[in-house]
Amino acid sequence: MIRVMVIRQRRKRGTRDAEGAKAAILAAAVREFTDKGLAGARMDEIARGAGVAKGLVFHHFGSKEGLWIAALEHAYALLRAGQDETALDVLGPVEGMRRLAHGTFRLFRAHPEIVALMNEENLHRARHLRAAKAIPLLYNPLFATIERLLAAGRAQNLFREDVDVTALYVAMSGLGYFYCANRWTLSAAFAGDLFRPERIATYEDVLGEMVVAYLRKPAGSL
Amino acid sequence: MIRVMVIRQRRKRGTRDAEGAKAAILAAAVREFTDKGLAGARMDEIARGAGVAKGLVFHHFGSKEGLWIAALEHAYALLRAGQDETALDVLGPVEGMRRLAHGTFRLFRAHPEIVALMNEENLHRARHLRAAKAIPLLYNPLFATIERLLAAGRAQNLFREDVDVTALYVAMSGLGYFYCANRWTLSAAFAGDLFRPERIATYEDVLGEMVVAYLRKPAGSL
Amino acid sequence: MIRVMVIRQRRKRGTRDAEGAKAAILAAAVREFTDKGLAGARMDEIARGAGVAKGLVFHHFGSKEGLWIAALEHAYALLRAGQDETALDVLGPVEGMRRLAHGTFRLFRAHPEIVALMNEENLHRARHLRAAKAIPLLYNPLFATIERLLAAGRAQNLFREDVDVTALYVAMSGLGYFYCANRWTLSAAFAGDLFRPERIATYEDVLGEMVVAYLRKPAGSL
Amino acid sequence: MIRVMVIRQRRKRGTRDAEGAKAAILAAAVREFTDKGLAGARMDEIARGAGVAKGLVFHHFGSKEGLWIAALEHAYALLRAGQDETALDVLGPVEGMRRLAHGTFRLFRAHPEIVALMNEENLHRARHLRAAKAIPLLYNPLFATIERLLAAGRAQNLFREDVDVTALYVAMSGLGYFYCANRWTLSAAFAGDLFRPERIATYEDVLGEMVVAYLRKPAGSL
DNA sequence: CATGAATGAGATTTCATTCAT
DNA sequence: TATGAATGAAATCTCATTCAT
Repeated sequence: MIRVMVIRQRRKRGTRDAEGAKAAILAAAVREFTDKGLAGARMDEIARGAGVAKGLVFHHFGSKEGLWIAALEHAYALLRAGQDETALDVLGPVEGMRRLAHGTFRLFRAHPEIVALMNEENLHRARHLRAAKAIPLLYNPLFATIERLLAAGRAQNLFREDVDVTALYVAMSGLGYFYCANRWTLSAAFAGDLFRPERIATYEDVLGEMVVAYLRKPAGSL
Repeated sequence: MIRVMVIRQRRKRGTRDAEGAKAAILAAAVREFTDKGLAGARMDEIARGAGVAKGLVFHHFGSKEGLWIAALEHAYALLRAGQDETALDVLGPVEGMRRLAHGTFRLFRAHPEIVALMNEENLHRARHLRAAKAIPLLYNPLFATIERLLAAGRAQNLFREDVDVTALYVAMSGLGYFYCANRWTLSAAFAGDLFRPERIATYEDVLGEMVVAYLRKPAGSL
Repeated sequence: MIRVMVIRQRRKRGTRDAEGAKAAILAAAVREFTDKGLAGARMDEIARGAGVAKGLVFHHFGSKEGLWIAALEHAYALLRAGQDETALDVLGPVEGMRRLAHGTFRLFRAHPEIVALMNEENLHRARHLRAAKAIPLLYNPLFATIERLLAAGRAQNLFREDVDVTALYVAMSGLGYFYCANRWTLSAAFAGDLFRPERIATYEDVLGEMVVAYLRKPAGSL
Repeated sequence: MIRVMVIRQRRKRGTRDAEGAKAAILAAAVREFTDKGLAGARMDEIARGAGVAKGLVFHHFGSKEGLWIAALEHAYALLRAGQDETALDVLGPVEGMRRLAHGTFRLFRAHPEIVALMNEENLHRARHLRAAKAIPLLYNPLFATIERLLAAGRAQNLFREDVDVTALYVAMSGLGYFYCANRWTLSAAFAGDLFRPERIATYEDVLGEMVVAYLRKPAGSL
């Protein structure tokens, strides 16, 4: 599994570094939850992974659920950070949009924890997300980027007029998400690893092309 | 046509009907697994849901894992049955393909258990799927349908030549799957139920249009 | 400690005697709660005392609190049974009342669990008692007995007219209860066991005489 | 007159006032022990209640048991102070004794901590009381008062000759104690708060009258 | 085939106490 | 004197599985 956050290995005993300990626990929790889900994760394993006594996990996070919520917030923070693409506008609307789709796909590949935690949270009907400090997706910068690119595309008479932003966002995300979320069952079905670089490249092309083809003003409408 | 086992609800106690009991247990298991995942599901709850003693569940399915595999097979059977669309060809390649995309989306909406069980099975890296009696996706009839429609589209000079079937299959599934799999977190983020009919209709249009737009031969290539 | 209920010792494994197991667990629980209170009692110890796996205790009683409520109900049943004195009337009102006071004292001495569980339950402000199937004291037969004896005493011009039944009940109970409840601290303070037979006899006399002296019509009122 | 340590509420943080901190901790401990008993009390909660770090509680009192013993000593100090009634003699033996009974009752009502801690200490068979710096009840001034009043009553030919002081002390205490100790279960059983003023007044009358009636020389013995 | 009481291993959580600062 | 992070042992509770009936 790809690890992005620097993961502190076992901390030495006697340390009085509350923030460090919290970070180590959170990192271990994200790993464990990503691997086994909420119900399948073991607090023992998380404590061991953080190099910390089990009691400290409860001291800092209260309960398994509390830790889950913290992990969720972490995943959403990653999502927001990963989608904060401000440099796309210079590419123009068509190539900008294609890059956006590619970037979303790349984000899910780089951060399987986002995919895994979201899947699990949907199993719980987003119960914990509502308890999280803020529903973080609301400030999703991706939305703003999409709207800017759409406006530019319409102004240059390149894009269709009637695009529903939400639907476009969902479609673009779904194209990348599914490939990652179902990596293993798809690989089993197709009898070959979906994550071989050339397969990824092929799919990335398709996915970008699909978004762009959809957005482009039909030829006959000139 | 492929048949899926009819799932009976709650049996009345004392019935001497081994097959009925098995079906009731499987149905209860699918419900429980869909709701809580593999680790979160409770054998007690499954027995209660089937109106059956706990021991009988083990008698018929051996273990929780055995029951999970049976539930997975059931989900895949549903998937195959739902994608067995032989009547599409008469619509022609473009409309046939659009209908296929719509149908896939509709299947996931109608059977959340497919989505939930697949997600969970991916958490386990498809370990059980490989243990299932047959890897059922291999004879996926959807593939055949797609290839038939693609061939027709190419023959009529409507579709692009270079379509990767697997990528198309994944993209088409992903567009529908994500919307269902992430129903709750997306609804929380967008502050409104994603499953209101008009929203579904909007998305279905986008999804179908996206597939068709991608496949269509570029205007300039006539 | 004096044990009244026949306590089943360790049951042999594999027994399929749910009622027997429940009774054994309850008996062990009453012992443990009497000894250590609600918070101090150990479920492990109760299971061991009943010769039963820990899980079975939870299977039958749900939680420590559930077991506590069952123990409370048991104590109240003992109280009711012990106070069901129907044979007192033949002694006449004065001696009947004295016997009643003696009997109440004797009941608390014979059943320290009543005293201990009530004390603890008061610590919890009777929270569990309200959750018990029925507030069992309401049908307290002692009340009926007291009222019958009072009526007889008044009819024979022996008792004062203005007796508050509730207050009399509380006073009579208190005289016996305190002696048992505070056995250990009083013994420490008086540097000698309060439960030596001659001390008990002395106190029993005082307690009976006090009740009777209170009830008796003042000499000058003839 | 005997002084009882003034119990301060919550201290402001950072104060350099060791005695103040000790007093605050003790006060919080008495509250917590009164509420939850020895086993049920939480050191965390006591520290929080005292506005002090947990470590400081251990620094000053060594252990939970040490704190419990201190709390017990505090309760016994209250008891002694409350029963230090030197002004009763002027009322004469009969009214003096009645006032004594009332005063004892009032003391238990005003200080539930005395009742609660004594109950709990009896659960432990007065184990800690013996470890307390001095067994404080031994110099119980109430005893002296009782004996003085009894002597006066006998001298005036008002009281019976054969009164056992210990038994009288126990009876008098028990009448008041039980009413307070069993406040909640009795209130539940009688479906009404026992601590409503008119009920207290009724009981106080009964309790005083009972003591006096017992002590009074029988009419026929003139 | 069917029951559900019973188990035992292991899960989450609690909490008095210690200790680096 | 004072803090509060950290520990470790032990508590309550869970749950897949077994087994006598």
